[in-house]
Amino acid sequence: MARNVEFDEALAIQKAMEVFWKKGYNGASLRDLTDAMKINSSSLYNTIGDKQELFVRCVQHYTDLRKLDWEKRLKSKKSPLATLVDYIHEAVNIIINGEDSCMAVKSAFEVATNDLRVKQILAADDQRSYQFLHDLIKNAMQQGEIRDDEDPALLADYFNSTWTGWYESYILHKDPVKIRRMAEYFIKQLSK
Amino acid sequence: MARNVEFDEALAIQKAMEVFWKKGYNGASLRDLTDAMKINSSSLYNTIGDKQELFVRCVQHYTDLRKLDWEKRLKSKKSPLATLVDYIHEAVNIIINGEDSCMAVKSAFEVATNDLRVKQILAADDQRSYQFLHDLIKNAMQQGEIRDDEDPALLADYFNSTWTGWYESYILHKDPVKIRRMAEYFIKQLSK
DNA sequence: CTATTTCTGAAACAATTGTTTCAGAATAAT
DNA sequence: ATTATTCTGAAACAATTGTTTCAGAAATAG
Repeated sequence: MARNVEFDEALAIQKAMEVFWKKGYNGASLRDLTDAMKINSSSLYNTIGDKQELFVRCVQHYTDLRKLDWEKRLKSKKSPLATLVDYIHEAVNIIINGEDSCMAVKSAFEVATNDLRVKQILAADDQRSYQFLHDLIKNAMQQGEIRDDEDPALLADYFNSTWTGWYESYILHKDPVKIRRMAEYFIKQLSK
Repeated sequence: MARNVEFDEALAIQKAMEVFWKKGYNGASLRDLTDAMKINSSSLYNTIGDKQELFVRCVQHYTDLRKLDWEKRLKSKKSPLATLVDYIHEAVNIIINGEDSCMAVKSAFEVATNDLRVKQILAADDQRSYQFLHDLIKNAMQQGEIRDDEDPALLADYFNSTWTGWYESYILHKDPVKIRRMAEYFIKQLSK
Protein backbone atom coordinates (compact mmCIF):
# COMPACT_ATOMS: atom_id res chain seq x y z
CA MET A 1 0.00 0.00 0.00
CA ALA A 2 2.48 2.55 -1.17
CA ARG A 3 4.39 4.10 -3.98
CA ASN A 4 6.37 2.11 -6.55
CA VAL A 5 9.84 2.72 -7.87
CA GLU A 6 9.57 5.35 -10.55
CA PHE A 7 12.62 4.84 -12.74
CA ASP A 8 13.36 2.02 -15.15
CA GLU A 9 16.00 0.01 -13.37
CA ALA A 10 17.17 -1.87 -16.47
CA LEU A 11 17.64 1.38 -18.35
CA ALA A 12 19.45 2.94 -15.39
CA ILE A 13 21.85 -0.03 -15.21
CA GLN A 14 22.49 0.29 -18.92
CA LYS A 15 23.37 3.96 -18.53
CA ALA A 16 25.58 3.32 -15.51
CA MET A 17 27.31 0.55 -17.44
CA GLU A 18 28.21 2.97 -20.19
CA VAL A 19 29.81 5.33 -17.69
CA PHE A 20 31.82 2.56 -15.98
CA TRP A 21 32.80 1.19 -19.37
CA LYS A 22 34.23 4.50 -20.47
CA LYS A 23 35.75 5.74 -17.21
CA GLY A 24 36.51 2.58 -15.27
CA TYR A 25 35.41 1.84 -11.73
CA ASN A 26 37.62 4.33 -9.93
CA GLY A 27 37.35 6.91 -12.66
CA ALA A 28 33.57 7.08 -12.48
CA SER A 29 32.15 9.22 -9.68
CA LEU A 30 28.73 8.76 -8.09
CA ARG A 31 27.72 12.06 -9.66
CA ASP A 32 28.79 10.88 -13.11
CA LEU A 33 26.71 7.78 -12.57
CA THR A 34 23.53 9.28 -11.16
CA ASP A 35 23.61 12.00 -13.81
CA ALA A 36 23.69 9.39 -16.58
CA MET A 37 21.09 7.25 -14.83
CA LYS A 38 18.91 10.31 -14.30
CA ILE A 39 18.11 9.37 -10.74
CA ASN A 40 18.93 10.77 -7.32
CA SER A 41 21.55 9.03 -5.25
CA SER A 42 18.93 8.30 -2.60
CA SER A 43 16.99 6.29 -5.15
CA LEU A 44 20.12 4.44 -6.10
CA TYR A 45 20.92 3.52 -2.51
CA ASN A 46 17.28 2.61 -1.89
CA THR A 47 17.10 0.12 -4.72
CA ILE A 48 20.40 -1.12 -6.11
CA GLY A 49 22.78 -0.27 -3.31
CA ASP A 50 26.20 1.32 -3.15
CA LYS A 51 28.79 1.91 -5.85
CA GLN A 52 30.29 -1.54 -5.62
CA GLU A 53 26.90 -3.19 -5.92
CA LEU A 54 26.06 -1.00 -8.89
CA PHE A 55 29.28 -1.96 -10.58
CA VAL A 56 28.62 -5.63 -10.02
CA ARG A 57 25.21 -5.25 -11.60
CA CYS A 58 26.71 -3.42 -14.57
CA VAL A 59 29.39 -6.03 -15.18
CA GLN A 60 26.75 -8.71 -14.88
CA HIS A 61 24.63 -6.89 -17.43
CA TYR A 62 27.59 -6.57 -19.79
CA THR A 63 28.33 -10.27 -19.61
CA ASP A 64 24.64 -11.14 -20.01
CA LEU A 65 24.64 -9.34 -23.35
CA ARG A 66 27.65 -11.32 -24.51
CA LYS A 67 26.03 -14.55 -23.40
CA LEU A 68 22.98 -13.82 -25.55
CA ASP A 69 25.21 -13.16 -28.53
CA TRP A 70 27.07 -16.46 -28.17
CA GLU A 71 23.84 -18.40 -27.77
CA LYS A 72 22.41 -16.84 -30.89
CA ARG A 73 25.54 -17.62 -32.89
CA LEU A 74 25.58 -21.24 -31.78
CA LYS A 75 22.09 -21.63 -33.24
CA SER A 76 23.28 -20.40 -36.64
CA LYS A 77 22.58 -22.57 -39.65
CA LYS A 78 26.01 -21.93 -41.10
CA SER A 79 28.82 -24.44 -40.69
CA PRO A 80 30.88 -24.29 -37.47
CA LEU A 81 33.92 -22.90 -39.25
CA ALA A 82 31.86 -20.29 -41.08
CA THR A 83 30.22 -19.29 -37.81
CA LEU A 84 33.62 -18.97 -36.20
CA VAL A 85 35.07 -16.93 -39.04
CA ASP A 86 32.04 -14.63 -38.98
CA TYR A 87 32.48 -14.17 -35.27
CA ILE A 88 36.15 -13.30 -35.62
CA HIS A 89 35.42 -10.72 -38.28
CA GLU A 90 32.74 -9.10 -36.19
CA ALA A 91 35.02 -9.13 -33.15
CA VAL A 92 37.64 -7.32 -35.20
CA ASN A 93 35.09 -4.75 -36.30
CA ILE A 94 34.08 -4.17 -32.71
CA ILE A 95 37.69 -3.70 -31.67
CA ILE A 96 38.34 -1.28 -34.51
CA ASN A 97 35.12 0.70 -34.29
CA GLY A 98 34.53 0.62 -30.55
CA GLU A 99 35.27 3.85 -28.71
CA ASP A 100 35.93 2.42 -25.27
CA SER A 101 37.56 -0.96 -25.76
CA CYS A 102 36.04 -3.92 -23.90
CA MET A 103 34.51 -3.46 -20.47
CA ALA A 104 35.18 -7.06 -19.46
CA VAL A 105 38.88 -6.75 -20.19
CA LYS A 106 39.23 -3.34 -18.59
CA SER A 107 37.41 -4.54 -15.50
CA ALA A 108 39.50 -7.69 -15.29
CA PHE A 109 42.66 -5.62 -14.97
CA GLU A 110 41.30 -2.76 -12.89
CA VAL A 111 38.80 -4.41 -10.57
CA ALA A 112 38.97 -8.22 -10.68
CA THR A 113 42.40 -8.13 -9.09
CA ASN A 114 40.87 -6.77 -5.88
CA ASP A 115 37.17 -7.67 -5.97
CA LEU A 116 36.15 -11.31 -5.64
CA ARG A 117 32.60 -10.93 -6.92
CA VAL A 118 33.65 -9.12 -10.07
CA LYS A 119 36.35 -11.71 -10.62
CA GLN A 120 33.81 -14.50 -10.40
CA ILE A 121 31.43 -12.84 -12.86
CA LEU A 122 34.25 -12.26 -15.33
CA ALA A 123 35.63 -15.75 -14.84
CA ALA A 124 32.20 -17.20 -15.63
CA ASP A 125 32.00 -14.96 -18.68
CA ASP A 126 35.41 -16.12 -19.81
CA GLN A 127 34.35 -19.71 -19.31
CA ARG A 128 31.31 -19.18 -21.54
CA SER A 129 33.48 -17.55 -24.17
CA TYR A 130 35.77 -20.57 -23.99
CA GLN A 131 32.84 -22.96 -24.29
CA PHE A 132 31.55 -21.11 -27.33
CA LEU A 133 34.89 -21.44 -29.11
CA HIS A 134 35.34 -25.00 -27.94
CA ASP A 135 31.95 -26.08 -29.32
CA LEU A 136 32.60 -24.50 -32.69
CA ILE A 137 36.12 -25.90 -32.98
CA LYS A 138 35.04 -29.40 -31.97
CA ASN A 139 32.15 -29.40 -34.41
CA ALA A 140 34.33 -28.04 -37.17
CA MET A 141 36.74 -30.90 -36.54
CA GLN A 142 33.99 -33.50 -36.56
CA GLN A 143 32.67 -32.17 -39.83
CA GLY A 144 36.14 -32.25 -41.32
CA GLU A 145 36.32 -28.48 -41.80
CA ILE A 146 39.60 -28.14 -39.92
CA ARG A 147 42.43 -30.42 -38.88
CA ASP A 148 41.73 -32.52 -35.81
CA ASP A 149 45.30 -33.23 -34.72
CA GLU A 150 45.15 -30.62 -31.97
CA ASP A 151 43.17 -30.68 -28.73
CA PRO A 152 40.08 -28.46 -29.20
CA ALA A 153 40.20 -27.51 -25.53
CA LEU A 154 43.73 -26.21 -25.92
CA LEU A 155 42.89 -24.33 -29.09
CA ALA A 156 39.83 -22.79 -27.47
CA ASP A 157 41.88 -21.64 -24.48
CA TYR A 158 44.57 -20.25 -26.68
CA PHE A 159 42.28 -18.38 -29.01
CA ASN A 160 40.10 -17.17 -26.17
CA SER A 161 43.02 -15.34 -24.65
CA THR A 162 44.14 -13.88 -27.95
CA TRP A 163 41.52 -11.14 -28.33
CA THR A 164 42.61 -9.29 -25.24
CA GLY A 165 45.96 -8.45 -26.78
CA TRP A 166 44.27 -7.09 -29.87
CA TYR A 167 42.34 -4.65 -27.73
CA GLU A 168 45.54 -3.50 -26.10
CA SER A 169 47.27 -3.17 -29.46
CA TYR A 170 44.43 -1.09 -30.82
CA ILE A 171 44.47 1.25 -27.83
CA LEU A 172 48.19 1.84 -28.24
CA HIS A 173 48.53 1.99 -32.02
CA LYS A 174 45.04 2.55 -33.43
CA ASP A 175 46.13 0.51 -36.44
CA PRO A 176 43.19 -1.35 -38.03
CA VAL A 177 45.43 -3.05 -40.59
CA LYS A 178 47.52 -4.61 -37.87
CA ILE A 179 44.44 -6.09 -36.21
CA ARG A 180 43.02 -7.38 -39.48
CA ARG A 181 46.30 -9.00 -40.43
CA MET A 182 46.49 -10.77 -37.11
CA ALA A 183 42.92 -11.95 -37.52
CA GLU A 184 43.65 -13.33 -40.97
CA TYR A 185 46.66 -15.19 -39.65
CA PHE A 186 44.50 -16.49 -36.82
CA ILE A 187 41.91 -17.82 -39.29
CA LYS A 188 44.49 -19.31 -41.60
CA GLN A 189 46.10 -21.10 -38.71
CA LEU A 190 42.78 -22.49 -37.66
CA SER A 191 41.64 -23.62 -41.09
CA LYS A 192 44.63 -25.44 -42.42
CA MET B 1 74.42 28.43 -2.59
CA ALA B 2 71.66 26.43 -1.09
CA ARG B 3 70.34 23.13 0.06
CA ASN B 4 70.15 20.06 -2.17
CA VAL B 5 67.29 17.63 -2.58
CA GLU B 6 67.51 15.19 0.29
CA PHE B 7 65.71 12.11 -0.93
CA ASP B 8 66.82 9.61 -3.57
CA GLU B 9 64.60 10.39 -6.52
CA ALA B 10 65.23 7.10 -8.32
CA LEU B 11 64.28 5.16 -5.22
CA ALA B 12 61.20 7.30 -4.68
CA ILE B 13 60.06 6.68 -8.26
CA GLN B 14 60.59 2.97 -7.76
CA LYS B 15 58.41 3.00 -4.65
CA ALA B 16 55.71 5.07 -6.31
CA MET B 17 55.78 2.70 -9.26
CA GLU B 18 55.04 -0.22 -6.97
CA VAL B 19 52.00 1.56 -5.56
CA PHE B 20 50.64 2.50 -9.00
CA TRP B 21 51.37 -1.01 -10.23
CA LYS B 22 49.32 -2.56 -7.46
CA LYS B 23 46.49 -0.04 -7.16
CA GLY B 24 46.29 1.53 -10.59
CA TYR B 25 46.35 5.26 -11.32
CA ASN B 26 42.95 6.18 -9.90
CA GLY B 27 43.17 3.66 -7.09
CA ALA B 28 46.39 5.14 -5.72
CA SER B 29 46.01 8.26 -3.57
CA LEU B 30 48.65 10.90 -3.07
CA ARG B 31 48.92 9.76 0.56
CA ASP B 32 49.50 6.16 -0.54
CA LEU B 33 52.23 7.41 -2.81
CA THR B 34 54.04 9.82 -0.53
CA ASP B 35 53.90 7.26 2.30
CA ALA B 36 55.62 4.67 0.13
CA MET B 37 58.08 7.22 -1.22
CA LYS B 38 58.76 8.43 2.31
CA ILE B 39 58.64 12.06 1.29
CA ASN B 40 56.33 14.97 1.96
CA SER B 41 53.95 16.03 -0.77
CA SER B 42 55.64 19.43 -0.89
CA SER B 43 58.89 17.73 -1.86
CA LEU B 44 57.06 15.76 -4.52
CA TYR B 45 55.50 18.88 -6.04
CA ASN B 46 58.83 20.71 -5.77
CA THR B 47 60.77 18.14 -7.73
CA ILE B 48 58.74 15.72 -9.81
CA GLY B 49 55.44 17.52 -10.11
CA ASP B 50 51.83 16.48 -9.76
CA LYS B 51 50.21 13.05 -9.76
CA GLN B 52 50.02 12.78 -13.52
CA GLU B 53 53.67 13.69 -13.91
CA LEU B 54 54.63 11.17 -11.24
CA PHE B 55 52.67 8.48 -13.01
CA VAL B 56 54.34 9.26 -16.31
CA ARG B 57 57.73 8.94 -14.66
CA CYS B 58 56.73 5.63 -13.10
CA VAL B 59 55.49 4.15 -16.36
CA GLN B 60 58.63 5.39 -18.04
CA HIS B 61 60.71 3.70 -15.35
CA TYR B 62 58.76 0.47 -15.75
CA THR B 63 59.33 0.40 -19.49
CA ASP B 64 63.00 1.32 -19.06
CA LEU B 65 63.47 -1.82 -16.99
CA ARG B 66 61.89 -3.93 -19.70
CA LYS B 67 64.08 -2.32 -22.32
CA LEU B 68 67.19 -3.27 -20.39
CA ASP B 69 65.99 -6.86 -20.17
CA TRP B 70 65.39 -7.12 -23.92
CA GLU B 71 68.76 -5.61 -24.71
CA LYS B 72 70.49 -8.07 -22.43
CA ARG B 73 68.68 -11.02 -23.97
CA LEU B 74 69.54 -9.95 -27.50
CA LYS B 75 73.22 -10.12 -26.56
CA SER B 76 72.87 -13.72 -25.42
CA LYS B 77 75.22 -16.30 -26.87
CA LYS B 78 72.46 -18.85 -27.23
CA SER B 79 70.72 -19.41 -30.54
CA PRO B 80 67.80 -17.12 -31.45
CA LEU B 81 65.23 -19.86 -30.93
CA ALA B 82 66.73 -20.88 -27.61
CA THR B 83 66.75 -17.24 -26.50
CA LEU B 84 63.12 -16.91 -27.49
CA VAL B 85 62.07 -20.09 -25.72
CA ASP B 86 63.92 -19.02 -22.59
CA TYR B 87 62.16 -15.68 -22.72
CA ILE B 88 58.74 -17.29 -23.06
CA HIS B 89 59.37 -19.56 -20.11
CA GLU B 90 60.46 -16.67 -17.96
CA ALA B 91 57.49 -14.62 -19.07
CA VAL B 92 55.23 -17.46 -18.00
CA ASN B 93 56.94 -17.63 -14.63
CA ILE B 94 56.45 -13.92 -14.15
CA ILE B 95 52.77 -14.20 -15.01
CA ILE B 96 52.29 -17.11 -12.63
CA ASN B 97 54.37 -15.80 -9.75
CA GLY B 98 53.69 -12.09 -10.04
CA GLU B 99 51.31 -10.65 -7.49
CA ASP B 100 50.13 -7.65 -9.43
CA SER B 101 50.00 -8.62 -13.07
CA CYS B 102 51.75 -6.33 -15.56
CA MET B 103 51.83 -2.59 -15.02
CA ALA B 104 52.14 -1.83 -18.74
CA VAL B 105 49.02 -3.81 -19.58
CA LYS B 106 47.01 -2.46 -16.66
CA SER B 107 48.02 1.08 -17.54
CA ALA B 108 47.19 0.58 -21.21
CA PHE B 109 43.60 -0.22 -20.33
CA GLU B 110 43.13 2.17 -17.43
CA VAL B 111 45.14 5.22 -18.43
CA ALA B 112 46.34 5.10 -22.04
CA THR B 113 42.76 5.40 -23.26
CA ASN B 114 42.59 8.93 -21.84
CA ASP B 115 46.19 10.13 -21.47
CA LEU B 116 48.24 10.81 -24.58
CA ARG B 117 51.65 10.86 -22.92
CA VAL B 118 51.12 7.52 -21.22
CA LYS B 119 49.83 6.08 -24.47
CA GLN B 120 52.95 7.19 -26.28
CA ILE B 121 55.27 5.69 -23.67
CA LEU B 122 53.41 2.39 -23.76
CA ALA B 123 53.24 2.40 -27.55
CA ALA B 124 57.01 2.88 -27.69
CA ASP B 125 57.42 0.05 -25.17
CA ASP B 126 55.19 -2.18 -27.27
CA GLN B 127 57.20 -1.31 -30.33
CA ARG B 128 60.43 -2.36 -28.60
CA SER B 129 58.81 -5.59 -27.49
CA TYR B 130 57.79 -6.20 -31.09
CA GLN B 131 61.28 -5.44 -32.32
CA PHE B 132 62.77 -7.86 -29.82
CA LEU B 133 60.53 -10.67 -31.03
CA HIS B 134 61.00 -9.71 -34.65
CA ASP B 135 64.79 -9.82 -34.40
CA LEU B 136 64.79 -13.22 -32.75
CA ILE B 137 62.27 -14.70 -35.18
CA LYS B 138 64.08 -13.35 -38.22
CA ASN B 139 67.44 -14.63 -37.00
CA ALA B 140 65.96 -18.00 -36.13
CA MET B 141 64.62 -18.23 -39.66
CA GLN B 142 67.95 -17.26 -41.19
CA GLN B 143 69.73 -19.88 -39.14
CA GLY B 144 67.18 -22.48 -40.18
CA GLU B 145 65.87 -23.03 -36.66
CA ILE B 146 62.27 -22.39 -37.65
CA ARG B 147 60.23 -22.40 -40.82
CA ASP B 148 60.56 -19.26 -42.89
CA ASP B 149 57.32 -19.46 -44.86
CA GLU B 150 55.64 -16.85 -42.68
CA ASP B 151 56.34 -13.12 -42.44
CA PRO B 152 58.43 -12.51 -39.31
CA ALA B 153 56.79 -9.11 -38.86
CA LEU B 154 53.37 -10.71 -38.75
CA LEU B 155 54.50 -13.42 -36.35
CA ALA B 156 56.13 -10.86 -34.09
CA ASP B 157 52.94 -8.77 -34.03
CA TYR B 158 50.81 -11.77 -33.35
CA PHE B 159 52.95 -13.17 -30.57
CA ASN B 160 53.51 -9.76 -29.05
CA SER B 161 49.81 -9.35 -28.46
CA THR B 162 49.41 -12.86 -27.09
CA TRP B 163 50.90 -12.34 -23.62
CA THR B 164 48.28 -9.83 -22.59
CA GLY B 165 45.55 -12.43 -22.73
CA TRP B 166 47.58 -14.76 -20.56
CA TYR B 167 47.73 -12.10 -17.87
CA GLU B 168 43.98 -11.69 -18.03
CA SER B 169 43.43 -15.44 -17.90
CA TYR B 170 45.65 -15.76 -14.87
CA ILE B 171 43.84 -12.97 -13.03
CA LEU B 172 40.49 -14.65 -13.65
CA HIS B 173 41.37 -18.31 -13.18
CA LYS B 174 44.71 -18.43 -11.36
CA ASP B 175 45.44 -21.61 -13.29
CA PRO B 176 49.20 -22.08 -13.88
CA VAL B 177 48.66 -25.26 -15.91
CA LYS B 178 46.46 -23.41 -18.37
CA ILE B 179 49.14 -20.77 -18.95
CA ARG B 180 51.91 -23.34 -19.31
CA ARG B 181 49.91 -25.35 -21.81
CA MET B 182 49.26 -22.27 -23.91
CA ALA B 183 52.95 -21.43 -23.79
CA GLU B 184 53.92 -24.91 -24.94
CA TYR B 185 51.48 -24.69 -27.82
CA PHE B 186 52.91 -21.30 -28.64
CA ILE B 187 56.44 -22.69 -28.76
CA LYS B 188 55.42 -25.74 -30.74
CA GLN B 189 53.69 -23.59 -33.28
CA LEU B 190 56.77 -21.42 -33.63
CA SER B 191 59.28 -24.23 -33.93
CA LYS B 192 57.71 -26.51 -36.44
C1' DC C 1 -11.32 10.07 0.71
C1' DT C 2 -8.27 8.60 4.11
C1' DA C 3 -4.52 6.30 5.90
C1' DT C 4 -0.28 4.35 5.32
C1' DT C 5 3.63 3.39 3.16
C1' DT C 6 7.36 4.31 0.01
C1' DC C 7 9.78 6.90 -3.19
C1' DT C 8 12.13 11.21 -4.60
C1' DG C 9 14.84 15.59 -4.50
C1' DA C 10 17.75 18.62 -2.33
C1' DA C 11 20.75 19.27 1.01
C1' DA C 12 24.07 17.90 4.13
C1' DC C 13 27.46 14.56 5.78
C1' DA C 14 32.19 13.34 7.16
C1' DA C 15 36.06 11.65 4.86
C1' DT C 16 39.27 11.80 1.38
C1' DT C 17 41.01 13.80 -2.74
C1' DG C 18 44.98 16.45 -5.13
C1' DT C 19 47.40 20.52 -4.20
C1' DT C 20 49.36 24.73 -1.86
C1' DT C 21 51.21 27.44 1.75
C1' DC C 22 54.72 28.81 4.76
C1' DA C 23 57.73 28.89 8.70
C1' DG C 24 61.83 27.00 9.86
C1' DA C 25 65.60 23.70 9.17
C1' DA C 26 69.44 22.70 6.28
C1' DT C 27 73.07 23.56 3.35
C1' DA C 28 76.24 25.62 -0.09
C1' DA C 29 78.91 29.62 -1.30
C1' DT C 30 80.97 33.84 0.20
C1' DA D 1 80.18 32.92 10.34
C1' DT D 2 77.23 35.01 7.63
C1' DT D 3 74.27 35.14 3.94
C1' DA D 4 71.40 33.54 0.57
C1' DT D 5 68.95 30.04 -1.20
C1' DT D 6 66.34 25.82 -1.21
C1' DC D 7 64.36 21.97 0.83
C1' DT D 8 61.32 19.82 4.29
C1' DG D 9 57.35 18.96 7.49
C1' DA D 10 53.05 19.99 9.12
C1' DA D 11 49.08 22.10 8.40
C1' DA D 12 45.63 23.90 5.69
C1' DC D 13 43.26 24.32 1.28
C1' DA D 14 39.06 24.01 -1.59
C1' DA D 15 36.98 20.53 -4.15
C1' DT D 16 35.24 16.16 -4.67
C1' DT D 17 34.36 11.67 -2.90
C1' DG D 18 30.73 8.05 -1.46
C1' DT D 19 26.90 8.06 1.46
C1' DT D 20 22.98 9.52 4.55
C1' DT D 21 19.23 12.27 6.08
C1' DC D 22 14.69 13.87 5.89
C1' DA D 23 10.73 16.55 4.58
C1' DG D 24 7.39 16.26 1.34
C1' DA D 25 5.40 14.32 -2.91
C1' DA D 26 3.19 10.27 -4.73
C1' DA D 27 0.62 6.29 -4.92
C1' DT D 28 -1.51 2.02 -3.31
C1' DA D 29 -4.97 -0.29 -0.52
C1' DG D 30 -8.88 0.03 2.40
